[in-house]
Amino acid sequence: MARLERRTVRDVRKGNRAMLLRTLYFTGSASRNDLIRLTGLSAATVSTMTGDLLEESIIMEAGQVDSDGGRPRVLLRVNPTYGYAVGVDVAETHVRVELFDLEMKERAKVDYALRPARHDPELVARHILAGIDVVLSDAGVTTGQVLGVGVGVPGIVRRGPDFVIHAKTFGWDGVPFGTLLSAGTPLPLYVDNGAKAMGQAELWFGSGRGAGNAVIVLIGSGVGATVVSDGATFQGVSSSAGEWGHTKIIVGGRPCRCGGRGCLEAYIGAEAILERAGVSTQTTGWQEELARVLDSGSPAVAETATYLGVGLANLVNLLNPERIVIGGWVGLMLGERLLPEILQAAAENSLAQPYAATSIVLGRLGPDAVALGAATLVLRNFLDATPASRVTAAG
Amino acid sequence: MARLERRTVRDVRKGNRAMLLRTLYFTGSASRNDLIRLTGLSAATVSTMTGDLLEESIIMEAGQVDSDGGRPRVLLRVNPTYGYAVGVDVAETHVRVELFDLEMKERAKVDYALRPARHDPELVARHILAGIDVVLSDAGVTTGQVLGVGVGVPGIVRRGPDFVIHAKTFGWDGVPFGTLLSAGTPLPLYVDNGAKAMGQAELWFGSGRGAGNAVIVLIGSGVGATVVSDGATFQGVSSSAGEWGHTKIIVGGRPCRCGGRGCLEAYIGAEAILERAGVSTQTTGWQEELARVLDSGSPAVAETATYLGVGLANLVNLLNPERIVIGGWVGLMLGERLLPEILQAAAENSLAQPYAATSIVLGRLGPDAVALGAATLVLRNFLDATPASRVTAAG
DNA sequence: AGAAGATAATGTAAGTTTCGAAAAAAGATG
DNA sequence: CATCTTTTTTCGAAACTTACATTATCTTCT
Repeated sequence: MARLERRTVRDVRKGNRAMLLRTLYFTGSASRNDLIRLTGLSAATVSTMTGDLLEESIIMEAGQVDSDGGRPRVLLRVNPTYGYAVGVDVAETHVRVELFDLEMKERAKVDYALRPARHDPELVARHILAGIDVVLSDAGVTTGQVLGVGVGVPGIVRRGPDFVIHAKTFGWDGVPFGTLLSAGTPLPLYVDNGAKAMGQAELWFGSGRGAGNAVIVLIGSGVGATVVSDGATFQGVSSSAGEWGHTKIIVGGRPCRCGGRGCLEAYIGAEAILERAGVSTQTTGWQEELARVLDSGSPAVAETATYLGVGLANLVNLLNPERIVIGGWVGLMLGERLLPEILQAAAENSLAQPYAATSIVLGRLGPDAVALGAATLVLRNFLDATPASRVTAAG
Repeated sequence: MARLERRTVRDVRKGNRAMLLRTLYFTGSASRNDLIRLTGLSAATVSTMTGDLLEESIIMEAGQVDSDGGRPRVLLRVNPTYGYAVGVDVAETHVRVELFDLEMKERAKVDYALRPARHDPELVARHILAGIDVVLSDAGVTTGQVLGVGVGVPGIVRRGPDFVIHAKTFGWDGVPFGTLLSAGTPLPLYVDNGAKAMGQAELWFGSGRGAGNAVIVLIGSGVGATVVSDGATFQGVSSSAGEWGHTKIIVGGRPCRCGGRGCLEAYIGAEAILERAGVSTQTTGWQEELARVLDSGSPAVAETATYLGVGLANLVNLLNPERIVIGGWVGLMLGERLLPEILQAAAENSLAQPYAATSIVLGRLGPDAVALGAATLVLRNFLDATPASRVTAAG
């Protein structure tokens, strides 16, 4: 008993407009005629709708295409400078603020280092607010042109106006981060878990493109997953769906930092791999260390491939996705070196029918796409819920 | 990039009508005024819409309610004999055909025993077709009054006009069961996995009522799960989502009949429990045998609770559901005796935040609800897609 | 008993929105 | 320059919901 929502005749317009805009965005450029075909709308509707969008300069003309004996098609595209999106990556060691145009091209960027112990919410918020000012002035963009600010943070984010955050690694427990930020900026805010934001980016601009039924798996120090069904990400009742890393794959197995035992994360998370290979995790430079371990041929490496394969197999069986994308810096390192072994383990541990329906691929965006993912939250909102409210002239 | 569908102004009507009908169905009875409140539609819309539905006798008046000083409200309800639904349970030992009215009250029922080796698709189809005739004539219902036939089968069913079935236990591999049946009856067909159908029933009429975000877990000889997000069941790209039983909980653990090792089913499936308790599975009467084992205090019993708890915890972490319903004959037996232990194991193996958001309860419909679930498939279609096509008077 | 008041349900006119068909626009071709 | 072809816009019709006004039906007060 869900989706019980009254529909009025204006929702039709809103929905069709969003669909048209989305189609045009992901097609790149298309003529009105193409849009008729792509959207299924009538010529009249496409004409009036594109007319509106042109007038609002949300879209623009992009040249003509020569025709064979008729009126040439005028190509249309989304105006990449109609608006901008700010994407923020809040990580353990830094706060990064980036400005993107609508094509998700980076226009400006600024980094603030965080010292290990300094994760006060207020400090982070100050960095973000300062960063917004910096990237805007660097790129010569005014606040009015910014469609919103997306922020990716570690931890669980509860949706709502306050965006309450629980982030163990930061020592944040119930921080109303949205409230904190909105005190300093009038821009619309979108806060989500960084891994989920990145999953969104991979889904829209990376290896997940075109899949309506996908799982994006992020492996770094922690391990998470974004489950997408019919184009919508699975949120769960308290917005914490996707905690894949604490799936138990060996009851009573290795202790995990979550306090449990046998979690997937305790086998394939960055620290876990190093520890199992007998390398100290006290040093800095895990990245190089991990690369060395993976290339060393330690028995722990082959095991890691198996564990990851098992974890993926569990997803294949339960969710039967069209595609699984492996991302995160550890995920990418593992995938580059061990993809055949991982696939074999996944195949051996899943049912033949769903396995055959799933393609397991590596992420394409690299491990630094959190800010892009965060900006994608803004983009999503823009594409779904673009105003469509024309001001009615009075008198 | 999904749900790209053109909407026209008629879809508004269709959607609102479906919503109103659904609301009325699950409310039981309501006045037009109540419906205004419940649906959010305007008085006029509710008035015309109920007028249509009354004329088509899909709904009916159900008395008045005295008011305190005004025109009394006329109560409306769905007409339970507007149409009927046939539900079929195809199991290893029998084919059961039941007839339900729209209130899902059983009106007639017939059973056909299947001999262990006799699972030819043709035979099963003949039983079903014969059964439909029997229940219809027993209840005095004509074919024209039947809205459809829902069939629950073991195995994986691929959606589509043919309803191709892969059922290992039956030796069916790619049987186009829908084609087989539709050759013998003009009624609309809905075929799905029996466990999923039952999950649907539990969701609508059992312990899952009202939850938009739920997982229904079925434990019998096999183990499966129905994942529901926002009221829609998770199908997966090839309709085989929900194979929870072959989730690996102990890498390299007990061998499972699927050929893998360490599957959940190899620990909490009926045979698995008996085997681990040292009881032969060759005998008949597993049900009594299992009850005896569970009451015996064998160490295998406590372990079973733990394994089930771990399995549930994995679901809690990954999907963050509002509710988990435990069903299936083994699930119910376990739940009745060991629910506290199961809950404790689930709590210990899941993250605190999502666990707190989930309530884990026992199914309410008993283990024989597959036919009801199958009929629910018909009901769902009726509520979503009721005709709404008025014949336009000509000239 | 009759009038007044209150609540429920139904018409009516207005405002959106999409659609099909016809008209207009814009270049290619001979 | 006239004709053809293809794209795009315009126009009237049909379908819906909504707000407002009207009718229906029961209770209560005088």
